[in-house]
Amino acid sequence: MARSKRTTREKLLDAAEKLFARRGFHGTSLRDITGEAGVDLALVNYHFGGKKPLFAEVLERRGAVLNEERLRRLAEVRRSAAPRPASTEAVVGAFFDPILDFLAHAGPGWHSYFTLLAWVNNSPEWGRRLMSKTFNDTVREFIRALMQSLPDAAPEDVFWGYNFLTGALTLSLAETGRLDILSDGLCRSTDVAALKARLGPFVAAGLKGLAQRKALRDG
Amino acid sequence: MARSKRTTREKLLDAAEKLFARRGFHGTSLRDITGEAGVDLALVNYHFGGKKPLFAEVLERRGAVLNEERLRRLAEVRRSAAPRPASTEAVVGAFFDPILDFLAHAGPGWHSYFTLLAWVNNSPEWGRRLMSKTFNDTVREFIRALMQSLPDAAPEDVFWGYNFLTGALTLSLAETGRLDILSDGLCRSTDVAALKARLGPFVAAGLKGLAQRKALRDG
DNA sequence: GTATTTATTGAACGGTCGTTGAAGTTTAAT
DNA sequence: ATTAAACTTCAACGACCGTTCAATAAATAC
Repeated sequence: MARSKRTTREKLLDAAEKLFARRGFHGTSLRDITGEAGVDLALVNYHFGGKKPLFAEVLERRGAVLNEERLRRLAEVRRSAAPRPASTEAVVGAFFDPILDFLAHAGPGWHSYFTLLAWVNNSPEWGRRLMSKTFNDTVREFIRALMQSLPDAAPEDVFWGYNFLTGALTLSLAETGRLDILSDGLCRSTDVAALKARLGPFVAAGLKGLAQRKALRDG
Repeated sequence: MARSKRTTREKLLDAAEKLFARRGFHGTSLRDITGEAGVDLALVNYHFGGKKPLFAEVLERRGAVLNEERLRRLAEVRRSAAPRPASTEAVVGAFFDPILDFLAHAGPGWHSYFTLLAWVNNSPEWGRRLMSKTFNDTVREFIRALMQSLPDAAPEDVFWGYNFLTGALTLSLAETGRLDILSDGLCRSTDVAALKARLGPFVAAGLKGLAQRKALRDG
């Protein structure tokens, strides 16, 4: 029964991922989800124990995969830079590229997942705690790498810089379509290649600017 | 009766602003709002015609004030730099500082409002259209000023840069508390002064980095 | 093949949702 | 003071919410 069990669970997770990303937690009903998944309403509570645990499972399912890939790339850029610390550009690349590559080459599930991540990250609700639980260990490792790449920066500047970095990332992942409107169609929110070409340079330059601000202040 | 009418309307707008910011549109009921405001449930439909129109009014009420202050400061920095274009730092300052100053010195209503703005900006829901309607004219003016301050930058780079800029801002306004956790208390999400000291330099450096990338590519 | 666990179904529960309309109250105009 | 308009109250509507449970079906173990 392991096969059919997995299938129903996955149907529910996929449908929930898609709809939660589109309309948020409170805006999506279990009937929406089970309808989209084509399974009975009661199966959500049977397999997950409720709406919130389902949401948590959606968030964590791909989180482990993303963390693994990020840490793999971080180790890679560290190895090729050794014995010097990896450059700021390389570290932010290791942070962004897994997401952007999944977006460009993996299935639509990843797309919904990142939209959902953007939603949860900027919402003041309980779901944020799940995000911290899933991602903080990996994020701390990246912040450490950023500090090593910016020896002149104050730790506070790197923490704040990470905050700006993830803000720029999550708004881009949300694909609000405002970019399209403001640029009269010149740029497209969904253009992953354009995003990939610019997000890294912007953030790396911003971090270095913060570090320089500190160095200037110290004289 | 104009007096008492205004009072009830404002009570409702203030309560809605606070609760929408905290729990989002779908997570807040009209009974929550009218309870917080201390008025009868039916008054929402009497004064605003429904839940969505109430939400729209909350979003637009302070939007006009913010736009006015932003354009005022933009004109100011342009005037003091004339006949040269205003610097990138000055333009992003004119964009950020009204928010940060309102946050630091105006009432708690503004605080809720910006949290709500952060929520709406990153959500894929219908509310985003209201944001575009309220802010796009002002934003276009700022993008124009950014382009003038960065004559070497491609327009696409400035549009994408604005996207990153507003992402960094909105995540900071959301005050998710993740900064506090990641930094073990060294930094605080609610520290407006620390944010103000860093957001401008980060973004200005990022924009210049994007422009430089373009210049380098052109040789 | 029988027993046992695992999975699915369908109906229903109490509760809350946004909205409405009729009745009542307060304020403004004449 | 009387009429008209604006505002408030109260009760209720139908719809939808997440969750539960006894039943049935399917898959596995013995």
